[in-house]
Amino acid sequence: MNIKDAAERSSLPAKTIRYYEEIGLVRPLRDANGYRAFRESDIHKLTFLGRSRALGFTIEDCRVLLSLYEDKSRASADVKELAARHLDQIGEKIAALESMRDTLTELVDACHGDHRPDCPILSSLALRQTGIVPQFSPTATK
Amino acid sequence: MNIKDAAERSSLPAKTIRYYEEIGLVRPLRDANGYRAFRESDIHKLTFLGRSRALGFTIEDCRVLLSLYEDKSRASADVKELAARHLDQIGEKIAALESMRDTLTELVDACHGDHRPDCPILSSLALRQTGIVPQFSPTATK
DNA sequence: GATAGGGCTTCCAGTCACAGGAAGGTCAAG
DNA sequence: CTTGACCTTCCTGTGACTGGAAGCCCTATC
Repeated sequence: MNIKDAAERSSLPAKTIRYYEEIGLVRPLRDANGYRAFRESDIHKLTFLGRSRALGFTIEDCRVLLSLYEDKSRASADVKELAARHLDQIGEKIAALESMRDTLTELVDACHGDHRPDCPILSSLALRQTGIVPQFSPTATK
Repeated sequence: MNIKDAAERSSLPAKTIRYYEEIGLVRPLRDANGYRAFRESDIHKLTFLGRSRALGFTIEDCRVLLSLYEDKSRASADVKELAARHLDQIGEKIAALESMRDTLTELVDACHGDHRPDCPILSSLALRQTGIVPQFSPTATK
């Protein structure tokens, strides 16, 4: 199977597949003409990779996941630990984005958004203090 | 003021400040010896940039925000629109991450995580179908 | 005057996970 | 024999920096 079909079967761009070969994630055979020849097992691996990437695992995580997948004597605890760590990082990213969203939402809501130049968004960005002035207590409990 | 003090005052790494100059976001003066000489207005800009970046605006957004900030005849609507677009993108990122988190949480919870090789996380990544097998109805309502 | 240190400069490379594009070889159909 | 769809490799660019090398500047100390 040539790369185009492999791309279709695995739902990955051909460019990505070549890249994955370059960094040693897959090792397709080669035809006499130099074309890559993908086996079912290659397609399987590529699909696995695509799904891992879709869950946000880094390439290096994917490399480990793949080796765990192929190691029939793995301990599921190792997989779980890797996934749990990744889950933590996702949580941190979400928290950071939510914090941005909350601040930005306040600012956008406070901006009248008309032809006048006065703008709380810009004022806040230009402020010497951090963020928005607390509504009631500057020593709010955590 | 030299770059180290500018870095402290703006809470930005010196490297970042040099980078911002390179891409034309700030234009500090130069002393006779070639050292950058930061004015108060430069510090002000850098702080503005740091705060904008902390809210997740891209560098190009920051460039626009800065020019709006300096344009005393701007319309607040322009600022609001930029911020609202950014807010949308943050929302999309959060949604994507939450989707990952939900799937991963299910998988991690389903994995017993012991010495045995059997692992629902790997099984799911290796599956031909997408995601997790629905618990009760394969035609669940959206 | 020599030296040590800390700070400053520029320039180059690396990050992450690809995407775009150029130049050129291969293959099946007409 | 040509066309067009494939395929190949190689090089560059992305975003927003970070790290490091090589070398100049300035002040203080011996």
